Formats: sequence, structure tokens, C-alpha cells
Amino acid sequence: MTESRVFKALGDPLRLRIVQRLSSESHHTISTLSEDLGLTRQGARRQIQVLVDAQILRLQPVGRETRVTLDVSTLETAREWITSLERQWDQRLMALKTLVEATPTN
Amino acid sequence: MTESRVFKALGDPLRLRIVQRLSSESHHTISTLSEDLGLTRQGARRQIQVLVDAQILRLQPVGRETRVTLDVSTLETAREWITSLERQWDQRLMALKTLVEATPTN
DNA sequence: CAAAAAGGCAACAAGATTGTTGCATTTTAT
DNA sequence: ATAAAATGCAACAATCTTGTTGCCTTTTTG
Repeated sequence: MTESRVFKALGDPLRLRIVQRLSSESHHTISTLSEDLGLTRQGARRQIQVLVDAQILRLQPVGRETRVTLDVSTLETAREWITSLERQWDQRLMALKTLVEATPTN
Repeated sequence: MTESRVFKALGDPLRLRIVQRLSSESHHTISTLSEDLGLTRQGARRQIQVLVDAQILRLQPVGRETRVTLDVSTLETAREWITSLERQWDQRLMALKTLVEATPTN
């Protein structure tokens, strides 16, 4: 499953905080995010890279700093994966219900 | 972030397969899932427990076997978390666009 | 009742993850 | 031209994670 990488990247409180910040505020760099998280720069950098590998974030070097932005399309794909799973589940329940109603009570 | 536990649980190909199977087919036990995954029973049990801890699965002992079922409400919550994040992002883009349009070009 | 089926718990080794420190490079500001 | 700012890369130690094996208990079946 390709999606597992995305979910795995989201599966950490710190990384979830990063994603949340990026969704609501603009102009973040590796340094500003490090300060926000209370980690060393390299510590935060690690976490950011996990999100970049999962294509949830994008890095854009601008001069001496690196701009960090969100790639919402990846999140959308993840959301849709869950949605289709829920749909499958609903269909199965529906089929089961129909089956029960069609079966005469003994 | 409470959701990180759910995402983390989904962040593994094997576990994702378990969830997918449970959404489409019924009557699964720990043993049948083990066979499906090609792991030892204890190996599969570990993975199942991760999903149970994240409240994505429920276990229900029936006689000597243990029925495994999906708890879709947890998946729904996770999906909604993503949705609200996307909404926040959209709002920010919208605000930015308005700002740009209102600023006279120099 | 004895054997098979389904499971539980704990210990282990191999890998993966995390956050830190140390040091080098590039860009910007004084 | 320096100094400060923003990063990068690599090595480490401390933790998790994973799948296996070994052994014990409970429930069903013949």
C-alpha cells in the first residue's frame, strides 16, 4: 500500500503539529519550525524530511533559507483512501441487511 | 494530537491490508488474518493489537476464537481531521488571493 | 477423555526511529 | 571582508518496532 507512507508520516504528534501549522500560517522555514517545536534544528529537520519523503511537504530553497509548504493533494489522496474504505464497509452492511430481511425467520 | 495514534496504526502496509480486508469481507478471526498475511499467528497478533489500541479494530472473544471487526467511527474521525486541515488551507489561500487582488500593482 | 484448534504471554535479536552533538558550507548584513 | 544566519551531513546512543520461538491455557471435536 502506497498510502502507508503518508499515514506513517502523519503518525507522530510533532509531525502533525508541523502540518497543522503550515495549514494555517504562512512563511515557515526550517528554523522557525524548529523553534515552534522546541527541538534542535536538526531534530526538527529530521521530522520535516519524513513529511517531505511522504510528499506531504515541499521544500523550496530561497537564498540562505528554505521555505516549507504543504502539498495538500497528498492529504487529499489519503483522505480519499479512507473514504473509499468507509464506502466499502457501508456497502457490506447494506448487503448484509438486505440478506437478513430476505431470510424468513424460523 | 490524539489522531497521531490512529495515523500511526495505519502507517504500515500489513496493517493497511488488515483494515482493507475487514472492510470488504466478514467473519475474520486472528487465525484467518494470520494466514492471509503470511505471518505467524503471534506476528499478526502484534499488528492487530496496534490497530486495536488505536481503536480501529475491536476484538470479540467467541468460544475459542476471537472475532475481529472494524470500528469505522475512528476512521471517520481521522478522515475529518484531514478534511478540516484542508479547509483551513483553502481559507488561507482564499485570504491570500483577496489580499493580492486588493493590492495595487506598483 | 484425548487430540486438535484458537489463543495468550514473555523473551530475543534484528532493524528502524529519534534527537543530539560536532563540524563544514553558503548567503546576507554590517 | 567579517560576522551572523540558515543549512547540510554524519556519527551516536537511546528507544521503539517487528517477527520469531517456546511454552501454557481454554474450548471444541471425534
